[in-house]
Amino acid sequence: MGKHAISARKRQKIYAKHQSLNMEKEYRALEVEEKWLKNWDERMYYFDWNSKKPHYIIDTPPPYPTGSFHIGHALNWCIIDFIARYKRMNGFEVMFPQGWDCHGLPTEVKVEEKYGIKKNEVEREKFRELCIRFTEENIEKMRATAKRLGFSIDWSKEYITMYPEYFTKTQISFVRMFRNGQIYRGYHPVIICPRCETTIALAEIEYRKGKTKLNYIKFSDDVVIATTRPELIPACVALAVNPADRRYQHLVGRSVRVPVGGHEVRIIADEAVDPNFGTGIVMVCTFGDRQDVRWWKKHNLELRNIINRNGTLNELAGKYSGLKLSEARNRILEDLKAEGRVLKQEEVDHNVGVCWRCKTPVEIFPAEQWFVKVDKEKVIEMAKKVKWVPEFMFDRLLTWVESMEWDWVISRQRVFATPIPVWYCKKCGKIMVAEEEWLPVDPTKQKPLRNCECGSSEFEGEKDVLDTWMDSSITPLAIAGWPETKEYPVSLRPQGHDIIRTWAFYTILRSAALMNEIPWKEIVINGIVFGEDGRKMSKSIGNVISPEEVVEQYGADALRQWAANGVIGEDLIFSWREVVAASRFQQKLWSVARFVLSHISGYEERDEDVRNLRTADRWIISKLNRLIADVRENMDNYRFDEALKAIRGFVWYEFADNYIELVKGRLYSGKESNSAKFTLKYVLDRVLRLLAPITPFITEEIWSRFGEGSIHLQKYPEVEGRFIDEEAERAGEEMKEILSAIRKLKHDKGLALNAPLRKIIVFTQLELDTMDLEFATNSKVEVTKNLPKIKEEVRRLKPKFAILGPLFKERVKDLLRAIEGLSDDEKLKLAREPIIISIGGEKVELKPDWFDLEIGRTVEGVEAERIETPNSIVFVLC
RNA sequence: GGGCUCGUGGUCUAGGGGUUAUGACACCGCCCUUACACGGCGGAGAUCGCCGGUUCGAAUCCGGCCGAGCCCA
Repeated sequence: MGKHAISARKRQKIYAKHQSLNMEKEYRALEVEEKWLKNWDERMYYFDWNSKKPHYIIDTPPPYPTGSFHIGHALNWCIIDFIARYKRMNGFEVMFPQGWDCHGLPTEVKVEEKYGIKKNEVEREKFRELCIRFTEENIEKMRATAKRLGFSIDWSKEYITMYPEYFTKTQISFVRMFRNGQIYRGYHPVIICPRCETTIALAEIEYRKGKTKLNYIKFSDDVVIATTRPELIPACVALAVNPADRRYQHLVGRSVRVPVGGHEVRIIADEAVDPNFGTGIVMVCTFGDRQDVRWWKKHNLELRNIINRNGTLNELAGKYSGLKLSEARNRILEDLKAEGRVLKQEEVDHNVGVCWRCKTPVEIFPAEQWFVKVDKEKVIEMAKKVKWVPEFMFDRLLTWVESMEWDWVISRQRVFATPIPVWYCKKCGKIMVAEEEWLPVDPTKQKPLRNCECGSSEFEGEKDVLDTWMDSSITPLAIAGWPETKEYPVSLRPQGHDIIRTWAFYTILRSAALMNEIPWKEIVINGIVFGEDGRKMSKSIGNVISPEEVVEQYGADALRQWAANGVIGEDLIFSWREVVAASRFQQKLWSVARFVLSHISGYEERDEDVRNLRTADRWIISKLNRLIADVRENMDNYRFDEALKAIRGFVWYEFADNYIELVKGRLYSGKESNSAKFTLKYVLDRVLRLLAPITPFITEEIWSRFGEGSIHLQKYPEVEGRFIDEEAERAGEEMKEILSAIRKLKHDKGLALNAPLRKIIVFTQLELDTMDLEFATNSKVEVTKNLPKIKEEVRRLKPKFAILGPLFKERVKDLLRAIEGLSDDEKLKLAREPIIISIGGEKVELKPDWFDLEIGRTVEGVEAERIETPNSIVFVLC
């Protein structure tokens, strides 16, 4: 190192000083944000189990790693980050983990596309590896976006569900729930997607509106049914009519031959049959829809399953065996037509359930599956103990749980998922569930560590895997360290309302089953984000906005302010103009800081400054303390919109527009300037800390120029009661009103705002600060508790002939003469109230609004304007 | 068809028994006044979806209707 070189530290110091003295005029959000992203030590957000501070643990949603962290995520994470930062500044040890919910069909499909393979064409292990690699790349991309947005995530607590550390927990949860009898294997109709060839849960079905043909089919001369699914006639196990339907009462109990199947079925009565649909006779088959399943159970009907998992028909369908459902539909209709059994076909609207992933219509298929028992009462009881924000979101869960008919199917015929830790004995067929110590395990690759009770060591490993929700429904447990739980329930679950019936529901269910406890004390639900056109964002509509494109133009703080703008629980429309307004506020804040810092450089706080505070100082500090109370209340209630609005309003319209204008005189002149400097510093300090959770970058940047350490390690401002001063508030408010009235007057008179006026006399009982008012108005100001002597005269009294004419007709001339003869005092009286005069001996009442009146005032012998403000009368001598 | 939510200036939005009904953007004047023209000052703009009811008083509560959205069948 040469002798002219200076140390990096010293250079930084010089640079820092230079910066604080020379803040650029324009706030460059992008540069500042990039800088802090580089300089921040993310360890300041690490959660420490051993910390003595009260813990605040957030069960954050693990996104599905699609590769893009979209704007909906951004909204959700902004809200989480506001809460996390706010809690941290309030003395909590906050855990803000980041998880990734990796398993599932979408990735399998993507990987198949990417490599041009089918999952069954390669070894399971190989395919799984491709999925893992693909997922890791996607996670990396999403992490980058999350970091860019400035979230205070504790990356040391990241969890990835596809890794053994996590899915071991999923498997343990399976084993425990099995041992408790909360998981069972059973033969039951489940929903399958014939294309994906897997079971899917009710929550994975989407509904599509469409048209289909309702076919009237004659079973016998007096029995005609109507069905939209003629291909399922071979699966018919009964016919049903409504018991109240007079037309068919005689049929109940009879049997009838099914046309294409040839078998006989009974005719039953059930209230659920709609007599007005079709013929009023409905075919019950196993299974066309969920109503069929209900009837099948209720009436104990036979099972005739005619389809295979891949959507083709089996031997039970006789000559239609091997055909796809759609082919079978045509063939069966042809055959029925040939027999003259199709009496009528009409077009009807219907909703068809489709696979949420590939949009193939789903089918119902009875099979051996794994189920989680749904204890509805227990879930509801637990959910009631959780605090829901907003409250009405609880109703959504309640109605969903109450309407549930089936247990939760958790087995999936897929590859990329947590293996079900189970084997079947090849000899006796008994189920062998893994011991906890054996986990993690993949039963397709490993054998159980002991023999079957029957002595056999030959096993068939379970090929089915677990529903992804089995992974993600234990996130609060996983972050709490389960099975060695450190603390439970956790503090908060923040999530969107679109997944109340899935993620929230499953989590409560599993927490009840595994811990007999609620998962979190509180759940905060955010809305979903719509495009600028008010419609859901979708690639096909083309209204998608990515967080990246917003950040590239306006920075993360601006996007975060947009997110803060939403009311919690309500859907939010993305809006560029909100983002622009947010970035303007940042510029304003920057300018304010620039002003404040330039005036307080070198200023050292002293006790006497507080004692010497003047009216305007005490006013703004009192208002600020009220703001702090208000913001705290809103932050506590997750009303970030109200909090931010209040801060912005204060900074812009109270502090900048009025307070700063009022004290410029003191600052420029140096007279009484320390009280103003104390106040500027006090206010800026509090404002920055109030804003820090919402806009972490700009607040850190300004803080770094006058505070110690990171702003994110500071305390959230607290109300200082000693500074709440109603008297000063009234007086300060009045000064603001007077200032504003003077501005308006100058504006109306076409004067420049800094034009001097001869004198301003303020008649008020309040203690106003003449010094500040004089500078701000650039005029001599006198404040008096006694009404000044005013001379008033009516300068103009112009009759409105449009009114007087019709009233007085030919006597108008006499009237005018009488008016001219009025004394000055009489004219003044007329300006305020009706007066009575006499015209030709007749008494006439004159009303003020019959005239255009102009009153001139002179105070101290000079022309004066009179302005009323809320608590004063202001006379302006021009 | 069911549950929930929403309908407030041109646009978006806060409020949820008594307010001159909030704010933002857009708009119209005037102003480059030494923090800020991404600014300042001033202005115009809303019978709070429609119809009933409760009340001294309703944008706010209740009922009905119309419209929109989300979730579900």
